Amino acid sequence: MSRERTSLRAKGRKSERAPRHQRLSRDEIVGVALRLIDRHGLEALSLRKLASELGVTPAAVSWHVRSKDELLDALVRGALMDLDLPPCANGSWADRVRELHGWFRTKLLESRKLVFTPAFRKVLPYAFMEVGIAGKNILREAGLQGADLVNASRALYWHTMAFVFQEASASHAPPPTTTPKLVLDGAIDALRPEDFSSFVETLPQALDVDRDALFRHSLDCLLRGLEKELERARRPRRTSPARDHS
Amino acid sequence: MSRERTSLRAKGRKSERAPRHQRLSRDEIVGVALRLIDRHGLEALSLRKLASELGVTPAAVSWHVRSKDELLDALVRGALMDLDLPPCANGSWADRVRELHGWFRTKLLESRKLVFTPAFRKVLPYAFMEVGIAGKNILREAGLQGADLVNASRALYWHTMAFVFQEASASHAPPPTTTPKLVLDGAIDALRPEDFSSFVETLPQALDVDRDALFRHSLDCLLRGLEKELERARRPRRTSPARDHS
DNA sequence: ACCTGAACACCGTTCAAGT
DNA sequence: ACCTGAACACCGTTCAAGT
Repeated sequence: MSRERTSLRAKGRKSERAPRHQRLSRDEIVGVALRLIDRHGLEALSLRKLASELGVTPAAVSWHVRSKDELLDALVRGALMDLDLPPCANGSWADRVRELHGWFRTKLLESRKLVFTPAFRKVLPYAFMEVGIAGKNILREAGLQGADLVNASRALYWHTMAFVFQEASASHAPPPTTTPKLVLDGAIDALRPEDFSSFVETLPQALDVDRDALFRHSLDCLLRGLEKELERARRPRRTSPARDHS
Repeated sequence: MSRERTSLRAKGRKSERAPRHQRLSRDEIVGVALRLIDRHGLEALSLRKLASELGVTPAAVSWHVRSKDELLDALVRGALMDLDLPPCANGSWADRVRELHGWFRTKLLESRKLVFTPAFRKVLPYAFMEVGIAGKNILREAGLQGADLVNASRALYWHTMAFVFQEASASHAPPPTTTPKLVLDGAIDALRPEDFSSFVETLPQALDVDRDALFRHSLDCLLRGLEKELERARRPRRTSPARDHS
């Protein structure tokens, strides 16, 4: 989209490519691609720019990676696979879940630029199975089993995963000044008058959310809910009212 | 990516464009674009294909929409704006939240093909403010206020929003047969042996999740957690240990 | 085996020229 | 005001030819 029409490359030089010292390698391609994405964003990455950055012909990188899709796959796989889980062996089950998923979230956020890539979606179900399993183990030790266990661990996993998607989305969103005024106007028009005060109260916060705190709070909510479920699970047949001892 | 090299268009005909009956309009462009996306997916949409489907020159559609970005903006805005909230005025506060967010989720899922679009991320913060406000009102009536209210309503909003992102991601994921065997092998290698049984137990379910049920369950967890918070909020100064009645 | 040069089909966007 | 024809700069991919 929105292509610049400046061609600031024809600057008198005739040799465009930087001279190469070594043979081209797949690893070098992946590394430079990551650097370019980090600098100019994912959508600015093209095989041709990548090739010229590598000092090489487009066909040369096509020889090493079969297609652009395959390149993206390699990038994502390099970022997501072969991660070591934190030990998280001490503390209450809730603390262990908190530690596990806090780690999980930061790992995902490290490759936030790749999140909306088809390659990311493809690798995801397998890349973090370990996290799902570790969470399940914690919940099982806490006392859940059967369908409750499956549901709870799935809810946890989805919560973090989904949260990161949302975060990656929000961090790509443009600041309110660049966003078309029309959109905001439409939203305001749609508001019922009695909601307007609530709206202006919300707006400044909406644009500047402490996402770390929000994540912790939201996860805590979920954990409190699970705790209730656990209480039920631990006392299967007793119908006496629940009671907390400090 | 992965461009087909067949050119099945040069079929002997010389006139490629269908004859036009009317003047071109912005609405017609948007409509046909939506149809094309629905049929062939978002990434297959190009202004040139769109133009030829409209029976018109690429420059013609460029005259009506300034750029491809603007076209996507229009698509998203058409899908997300001007939605009527459900009344959800009866039942407990939890039920009302459930109804509101169930509606919210289905609305979002209706445009799941646009979810990973920059345009979607741009419009989102404003498009569904009403939902955020409605949820906040429900929670306020339930008894929350101040920072607790802000946190709780935000956690709810993010939960649904994020869930849909996750769903849209999962529904784009390819079936396990097309996914490269390498990925799965890597995942299996990374597993510790004691996790393997847990893994094979999880795998079939992971590929076929009842997302509706999962959403309900996950939302219920969150609501149970909020309920605990509410109980605390309703009995502000008492420091006696918490006690559940029934 | 690895890379170049050149080509192909496609893309978004612009712009003078027609009506 | 609305649209065409033609061009421009860019893209991913292929392929014969070189080394």
